[in-house]
Amino acid sequence: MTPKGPKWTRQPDRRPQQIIAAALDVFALKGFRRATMDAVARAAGVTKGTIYLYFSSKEDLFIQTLRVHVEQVADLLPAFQLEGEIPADDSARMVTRKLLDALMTPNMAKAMPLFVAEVKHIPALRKAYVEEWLPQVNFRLAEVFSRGMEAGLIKQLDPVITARAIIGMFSEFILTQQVFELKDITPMELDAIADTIVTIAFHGVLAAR
Amino acid sequence: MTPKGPKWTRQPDRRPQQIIAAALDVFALKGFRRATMDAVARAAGVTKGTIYLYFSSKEDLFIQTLRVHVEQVADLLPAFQLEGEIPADDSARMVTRKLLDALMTPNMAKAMPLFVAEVKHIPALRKAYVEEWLPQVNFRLAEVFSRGMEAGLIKQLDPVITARAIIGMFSEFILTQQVFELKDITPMELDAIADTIVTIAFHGVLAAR
Amino acid sequence: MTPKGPKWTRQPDRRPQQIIAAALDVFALKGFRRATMDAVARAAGVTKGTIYLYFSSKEDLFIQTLRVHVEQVADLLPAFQLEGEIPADDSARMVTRKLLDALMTPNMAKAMPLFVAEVKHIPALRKAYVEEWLPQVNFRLAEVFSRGMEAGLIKQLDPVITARAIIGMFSEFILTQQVFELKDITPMELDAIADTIVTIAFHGVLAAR
Amino acid sequence: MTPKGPKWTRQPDRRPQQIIAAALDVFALKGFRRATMDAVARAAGVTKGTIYLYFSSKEDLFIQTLRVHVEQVADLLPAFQLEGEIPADDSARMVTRKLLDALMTPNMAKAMPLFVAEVKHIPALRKAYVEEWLPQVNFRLAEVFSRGMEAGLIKQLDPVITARAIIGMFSEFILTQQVFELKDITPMELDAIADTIVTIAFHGVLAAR
DNA sequence: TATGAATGAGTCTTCATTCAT
DNA sequence: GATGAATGAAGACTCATTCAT
Repeated sequence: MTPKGPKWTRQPDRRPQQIIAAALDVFALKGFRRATMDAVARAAGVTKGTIYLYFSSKEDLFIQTLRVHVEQVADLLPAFQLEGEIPADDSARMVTRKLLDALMTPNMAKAMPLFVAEVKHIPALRKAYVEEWLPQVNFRLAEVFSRGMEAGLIKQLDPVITARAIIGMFSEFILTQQVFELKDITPMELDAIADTIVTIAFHGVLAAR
Repeated sequence: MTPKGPKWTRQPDRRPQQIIAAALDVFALKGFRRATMDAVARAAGVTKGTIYLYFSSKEDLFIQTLRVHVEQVADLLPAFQLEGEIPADDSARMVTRKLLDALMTPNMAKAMPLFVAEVKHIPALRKAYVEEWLPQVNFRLAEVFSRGMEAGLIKQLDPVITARAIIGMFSEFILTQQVFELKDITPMELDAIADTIVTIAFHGVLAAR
Repeated sequence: MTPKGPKWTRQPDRRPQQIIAAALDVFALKGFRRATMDAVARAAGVTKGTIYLYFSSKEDLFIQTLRVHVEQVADLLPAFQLEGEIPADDSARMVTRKLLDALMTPNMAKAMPLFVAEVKHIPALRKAYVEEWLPQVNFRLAEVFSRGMEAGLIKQLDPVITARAIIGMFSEFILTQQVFELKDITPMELDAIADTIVTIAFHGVLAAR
Repeated sequence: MTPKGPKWTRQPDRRPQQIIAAALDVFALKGFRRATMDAVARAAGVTKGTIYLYFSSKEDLFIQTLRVHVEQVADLLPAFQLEGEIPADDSARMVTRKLLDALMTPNMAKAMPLFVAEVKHIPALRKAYVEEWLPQVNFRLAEVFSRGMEAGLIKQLDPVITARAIIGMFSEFILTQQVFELKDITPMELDAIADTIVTIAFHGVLAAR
């Protein structure tokens, strides 16, 4: 009954994105090694051979898949004006909340454990981490703290270590709530998480004397 | 002292530990899926068939391997007297430093990414996390904070979220320094890490007014 | 002279030769099965689809490729006047030398092992050998010997076997020097080969009594 | 009804020969690239995996298969006392006839075209040819001629070229009669071939004046 | 006529698991 | 209990061929 259309259509421009989107889902669901190219192809609505027109190997597809989605997050960061002054509590809360919105997404929950799982086994991933991720996130935040220390606004600490400790608080919530799927077991409001992170980061847990 | 010893000796009691120790190394080096039973057998000094006398499958071996090593960490915690009072800065620094010593070990660096990588794909791992790790570590620390809040020593925050944020700082350093092998790229003294974590956790990054 | 020329031009007449010339190179370099239609297309400066406009399949292309180049050799033979009398030693040496020039060429070195390799698997090749090569070369040469025997110039032997034995001497040098690429390991002057072949063929290796 | 025996039996000693024998048949029937490991396994009565217990790859299996069968022939040569004097016609005929018996066998007909077809593409084959085959056959025979020349029994010619020309006569009959399957089209008695080869090799085709 | 994106069957190779010894 | 030969089910990747453009 379907009017006879072509069996397939050429879409050389869309194919890569289409395949990468499907790949993230399949890789996230199964993990890199468990995922099959057949499953990715099926999810992308193409055949296995088509994937190899655009990616040279399963590993290449994996790396590019993570790159695209990690870069989507990296592209967000400038919007948070990390270059500016240390903000006041209230505005820091808002920024943190927006950051959590951006980070605690399904795609991030998919990409992050894949990254952790494979970074030791796929050299290109570690290279990307060291050469791109680390400077863009950790070092950039450390720079903010550095300037704050010079201005006397921030305690004298190692800025890179400090930045990483702060990042650690974010990472933990992504990992546990999203990846380990604790959302149902320890439900948490994003507002409460943001509030806690900012309070600790700025003032620590100790009650004011 | 017999000139011709047997090729192998029966060691039914020691075999499981022997295999598990080898398994951690091989799994850590290769990841769960990449690791082969042959490689584990070779590392354990037995043959493939022998493993199946003690473990019903590769997954079973993996779960038991992680269980043993994760429990080794969990067993450490009581020694840190988390049940007690909120310690003063100096003694907190010492405890934190000792905790880092215990956590930033090769075995932890081996077990942690394996856990993160496979928790989504091996239900028994998530079960172990939710039923053992979460109560023993996150909830226990939350309990400490809870008591501190009641005593007016700690700010009024969600104790579970607070505990997890603090844990996040530890995790991040294990992941990055050990797993991502940043030790050479961003070398950090454990003392400096401990100092930073305690300072932030207790007082935050803001300079005293 | 138009500034924007078309990407391709219609050349239906030249295409087959163009493709066949490229095909010989690629098939020779890789062998029939290892050679890909993509590689042939690239070498011919067209695309894969175009080949199928002129050849119905890879096997068809292969058969036609060998046919053309084998015929090029067959076409040479009449020039050597095999129909004539048994020549004297000196003129036989010259003819043999010219024959070697014609046979120990790159194209012959390309076609011959392809033929040997695939004759068992591609019926059309064996058919071509039996129906064309054998009559044109082996039987024709046998005929020369036959006449020589009748004239009492040649020893009484089976003419077909005799012809094939002589052909075998030529083949061996093509195979070893060209195909097995022994040119550097056992370098041989074509003159010396011609001399040896003629001497053996006419007089044998035994020293005159 | 069959009394329940084991599904399979261990035969680690016989397996390699068993597989190699099957491999020669399958490779000869199909050619290296067309032959599948599945077909070899089936022919050997084992499963694919078993082949890989004994051979590291298809290419390795191929090389070892040719090596074994080629060596079977090489091992025959010493029996022909090539080291001795140049024999008289009659005894040369007998030796040649025996050599043809040894060379024009099914296994030789299987191995030879495989060798010719793949020597360009599998470096190990060319290495074996240059380092083993060439010295054992061509150079050894050249040595016989060399001594004959010194003794004045053989014409002054290049001994290596001479040896190769003689070998060429043998090869041609193996290739054409066996590989191209001309046995039915140009049937030849082995005695007649031996007679012709010896006559030409010793005395040439020209009738005695 | 020419293109080259897309197909999909085919193959080598790996490896967890079984089982004869 | 221990071995390791053998199994057999996958799975990554290739490539001749087709067909939408």
